[in-house]
Amino acid sequence: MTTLASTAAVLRCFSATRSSITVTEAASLLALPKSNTSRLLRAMRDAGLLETIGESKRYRPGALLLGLGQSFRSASSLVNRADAVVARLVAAIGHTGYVSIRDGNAVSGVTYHPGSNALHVATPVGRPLPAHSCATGRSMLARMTDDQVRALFAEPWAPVSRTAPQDIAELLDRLRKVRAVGYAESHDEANRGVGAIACAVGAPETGETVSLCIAYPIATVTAAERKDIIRRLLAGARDVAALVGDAAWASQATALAPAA
Amino acid sequence: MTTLASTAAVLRCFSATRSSITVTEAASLLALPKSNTSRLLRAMRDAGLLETIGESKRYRPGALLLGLGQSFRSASSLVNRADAVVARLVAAIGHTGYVSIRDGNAVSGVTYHPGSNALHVATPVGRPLPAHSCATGRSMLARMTDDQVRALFAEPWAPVSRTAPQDIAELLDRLRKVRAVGYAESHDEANRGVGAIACAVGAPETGETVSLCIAYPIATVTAAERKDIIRRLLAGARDVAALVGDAAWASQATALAPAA
DNA sequence: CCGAGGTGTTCCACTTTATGGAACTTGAAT
DNA sequence: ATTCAAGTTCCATAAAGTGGAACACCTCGG
Repeated sequence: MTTLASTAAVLRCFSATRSSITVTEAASLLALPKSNTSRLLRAMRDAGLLETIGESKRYRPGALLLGLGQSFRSASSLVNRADAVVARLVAAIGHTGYVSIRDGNAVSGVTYHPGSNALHVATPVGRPLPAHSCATGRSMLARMTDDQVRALFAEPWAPVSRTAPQDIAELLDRLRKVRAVGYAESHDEANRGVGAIACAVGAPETGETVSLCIAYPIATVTAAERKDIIRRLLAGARDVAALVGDAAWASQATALAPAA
Repeated sequence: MTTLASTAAVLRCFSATRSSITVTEAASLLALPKSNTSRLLRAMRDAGLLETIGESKRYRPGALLLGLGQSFRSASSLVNRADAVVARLVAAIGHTGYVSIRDGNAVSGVTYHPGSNALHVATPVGRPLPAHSCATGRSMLARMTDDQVRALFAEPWAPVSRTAPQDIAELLDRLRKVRAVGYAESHDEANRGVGAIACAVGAPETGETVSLCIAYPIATVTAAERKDIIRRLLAGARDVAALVGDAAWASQATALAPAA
């Protein structure tokens, strides 16, 4: 285990449910001796990757890492524009929205806008979600070829719920539908009780792809409201696509325009 | 230079104006041989810290880091972050510091750090001051539009001192200067005999705005010391802004130094 | 007041990894 | 085809990281 691999492993320990970590916790999670873990965490803190909370005992991600996401956001016009659109949609709709990116077969959020409704999806995708079982993931997978998706999910997976894709065949089938309608939808899958609509947009110049997503509590959203979310999200995604020059949306612009 | 230090140094290369990096750029910025830099970036990519853009040439931060930044930005509040910075400044400078919030046309302190100098400002926390006649107030007012400020101060006020703004026109004029230099300053206004420097930072996601302030006895502070306070306060405000994603400060380069 | 059980740190011989100069490959422009 | 810069690989040397065990430091409860 190189220092770099251990460092990344430590960072992967953090999640929405674990915002700080101790030497013993990390040693247990990484299956490393306490001595190494102690030195590793201290070295990471000295390097600015982590910071200690009180005097010294618990570690959490440091300013360097927290600032990185922010500076990337303002440097990437795609994320920036997508975020602006999501912010506008959230203000209009009241449900939670976020912008996500894919890393291998997982997706994680990069910006987040809590909804204004009393009941809204609170915890964003702080922890990476499996790309096959969330709307954001499938919206981005739909931009790849079937062969690429097969390569990404060579191993079978345990279904996360009854409504989630059970195997690669069902996933590919659902991706075909995503390509046809322009958006991906999840219903009570990786996030239980949560429904989500997502559209993916790519910037040809930088090779980035992001997903714009609106997530809502299934119980409170009517069919009409769902249609409205889809309409607004498609329009927003088209706006972003036009700004960054995403050919996929330009060619489908008219076909995707819903009648109502 | 340990691997960890090099890793952190690479991450520090990324900023609002540099969202991706090449081997040669990194080698030049870090003053490392190309051979090491080549291996380092590749190792960081293999660990998931970076990702390559096309086939292989430019590197950018990976989803692991961007996701971490996002899910922890809101984990610690704006006030806590600002308070930590003020505490650090107070320890370094010796003068009193506090974090304030605005409520309508008044501001009040929410945290307070007494200076270590024998003669220091001891303003009670919680006592509201008129926003037009203190540095904290004007630093936050400067983030609003002139129309919003006019609406807030529709009624004329009795000047609190000869150096304080006498009317709305003078206030707006001084707010313009605050916007230009990035900090607000008061001199013998609502608090007699006291000078203060303040910077305001806002969290876009929650809409909060706070002001970081250093207050000192006018009689004991030299011009050089005042300049030093301004320099440190601006740097501290920039750090907080980078953490919470305040776009107003993003245009200026951020020095996220490791814990020294 | 003392000891048990937990966490975290330090020590040290040993092993793996990183280092950097030079040679080599690649790619694109001329 | 030639050139130049970017990027990678090679290899002996130097510098890290490694892990077991001993040690330090807590907090409880007897």
